[in-house]
Amino acid sequence: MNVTSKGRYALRVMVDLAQHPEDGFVSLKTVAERQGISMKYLEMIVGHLKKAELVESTRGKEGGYRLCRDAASYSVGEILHCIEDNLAPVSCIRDGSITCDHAELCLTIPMWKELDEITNKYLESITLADLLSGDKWKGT
Amino acid sequence: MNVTSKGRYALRVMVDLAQHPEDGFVSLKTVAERQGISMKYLEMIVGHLKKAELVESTRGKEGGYRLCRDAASYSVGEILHCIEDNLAPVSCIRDGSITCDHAELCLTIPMWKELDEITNKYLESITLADLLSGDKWKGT
DNA sequence: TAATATACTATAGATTCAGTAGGAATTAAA
DNA sequence: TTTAATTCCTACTGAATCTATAGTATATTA
Repeated sequence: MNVTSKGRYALRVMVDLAQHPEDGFVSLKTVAERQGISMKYLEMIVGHLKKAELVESTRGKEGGYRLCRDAASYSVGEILHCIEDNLAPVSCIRDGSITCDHAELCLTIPMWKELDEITNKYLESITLADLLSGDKWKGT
Repeated sequence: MNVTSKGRYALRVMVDLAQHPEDGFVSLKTVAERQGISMKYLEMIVGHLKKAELVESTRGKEGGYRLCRDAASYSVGEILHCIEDNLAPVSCIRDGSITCDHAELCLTIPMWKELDEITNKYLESITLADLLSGDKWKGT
């Protein structure tokens, strides 16, 4: 897996929105300033989050974005999956399936597959609410 | 972590050498043909393995490469680390250290750090001998 | 109607990836 | 001693991906 800036920013946008649940629709300009990220770049990223129905939006003045659900209901994996092309550790695997021709002969594939499963399991186990509280990593 | 073709090929070379322990020094030409990988590309990869003292070589006719140690003593992590620039899931982390400016403020860093530790632990736990036998993944 | 947003498409520079090219140095066998 | 086979070393290159930026159209509210 290689999580690019798109994925990292997507996560930070979601965290930012989760941190301000009382503000209703929050404009990208606000998020971009708070997070120190280019607003134009965020537009593209949030477009994917919207398409996957992780956020909802209104246009025009006083418009912006907000979460659709409770923070605890979003997993990190869910967020990353809608913005990253491939989360597997190697290009031989995509969305849990093996995309390699000589996979039967390759002695390394089962190891990559298990690694992919371990990382996905971890990312599914962490929620947006976990990131907000930080409790899982207290004292580390 | 993004394991590139360099890392995947390095692993396959090591597996190939481990599969032919009785052949003494094996030429890259032989490995390249067996594995279906460009020999010129392998030269560069094996250069790193040699520098890290994972393999030893002799030059000239009848020359080639062979493992320095028993297959069970090499971890997958060890092999990948000497060929891949960064094995962390995000560029904010490198070799277990955080390289990001606003890490104290960033709510996602502890999660990335833990993910990095989980994947490294897994890769350290798998040996070349495990890949050869395939026993760890029997019946999956 | 003016101001403020989102929504959409195209483009571009920088970096990394994946591999190639060419030749120098070394060694064993003929 | 010559020849063939091999490692070793450096430089280069085309393609892909990453990381945005630019410009414009559309929608909404005050």
